[in-house]
Amino acid sequence: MHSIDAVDLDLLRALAEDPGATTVALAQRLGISRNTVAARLARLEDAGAFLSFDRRIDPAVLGHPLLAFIEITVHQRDLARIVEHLARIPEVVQAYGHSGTADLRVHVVCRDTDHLFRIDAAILRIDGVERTETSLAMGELIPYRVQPLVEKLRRGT
Amino acid sequence: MHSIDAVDLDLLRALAEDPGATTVALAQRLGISRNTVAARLARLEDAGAFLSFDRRIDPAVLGHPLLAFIEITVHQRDLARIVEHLARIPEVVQAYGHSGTADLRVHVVCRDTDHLFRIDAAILRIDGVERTETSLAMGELIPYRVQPLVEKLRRGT
DNA sequence: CCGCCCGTTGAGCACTCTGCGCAGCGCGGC
DNA sequence: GCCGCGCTGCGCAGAGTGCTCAACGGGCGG
Repeated sequence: MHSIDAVDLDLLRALAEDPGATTVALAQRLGISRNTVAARLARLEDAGAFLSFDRRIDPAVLGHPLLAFIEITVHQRDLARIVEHLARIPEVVQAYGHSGTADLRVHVVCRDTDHLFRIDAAILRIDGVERTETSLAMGELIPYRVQPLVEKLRRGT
Repeated sequence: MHSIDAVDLDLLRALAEDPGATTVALAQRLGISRNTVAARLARLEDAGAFLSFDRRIDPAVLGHPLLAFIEITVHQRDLARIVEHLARIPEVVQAYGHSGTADLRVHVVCRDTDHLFRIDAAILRIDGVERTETSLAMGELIPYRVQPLVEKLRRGT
């Protein structure tokens, strides 16, 4: 098992700055050979370091600018079936199992509050769902980022 | 202002299937000219359709497999300063303003529960933070996805 | 201490892809 | 009917890719 080293971290950092960068560009930026860059990239790739491209697609551009978090309380034993039903709702972009009072936390994107209301209703219609608690995200105060973490690891390595 | 059309949606779909695909590959897959692909891609790009590359980096590979949601209640007027402080914690990967009882929802990645505990403590130390409520994500039941939404729009267009 | 293994390196090769400009064409708006 | 725009195919020079190769160096076990 190979673990992430300083070179990998530098690579991730460079990639974050310019996701479209070519192998050669990355190589000369980091001062290493392009063969090495390709090798590292491949290694990261099949270590599963890169998540789906979907994560980079902005739902706002798709006409769904609103994000809501819905906590769902369910009959525990029906969990699998319920998740299956949730997966059929296109506006459900993500779902987590959840410690605490609720059992499920669902991330939902929508056109407007009315749309959200209808999605919530759809979720409530799923058999086994007991109650939902919706909260609206009012602006992404810190946009998703991993770089500070990368920097920290980089310094620590 | 151009809005997203069927070609763009197909492009996003193809891209999701193979994020590394070349312009030519995408072109022949969609049966359009490579010039068009390049043009569309550029247009999507500066329409802001693509979010930061960070979103594709798996924190788990960075040694932070745990994800937690922390709801924070704050003195409203101190919000900006508090967010600034939160931004200095590398493990804070994202933060939303929040409707409902809490004012802030923070997404945090960590090595283990002990690590989480220390991060929570750090947040509580920030001046103006009144209380926090942490819940742990127990598995990503539906991994982040936009494709179903893309498909839906595609059919509707 | 020696030899082996592994990752890195630079070089070289054929091939593909890119970025660009260009002219033609179909379609909707005026 | 005319204009403008976006799509298209073409072609070019230049850059990048995937691959292989031999050489080098550090780390490790024998």
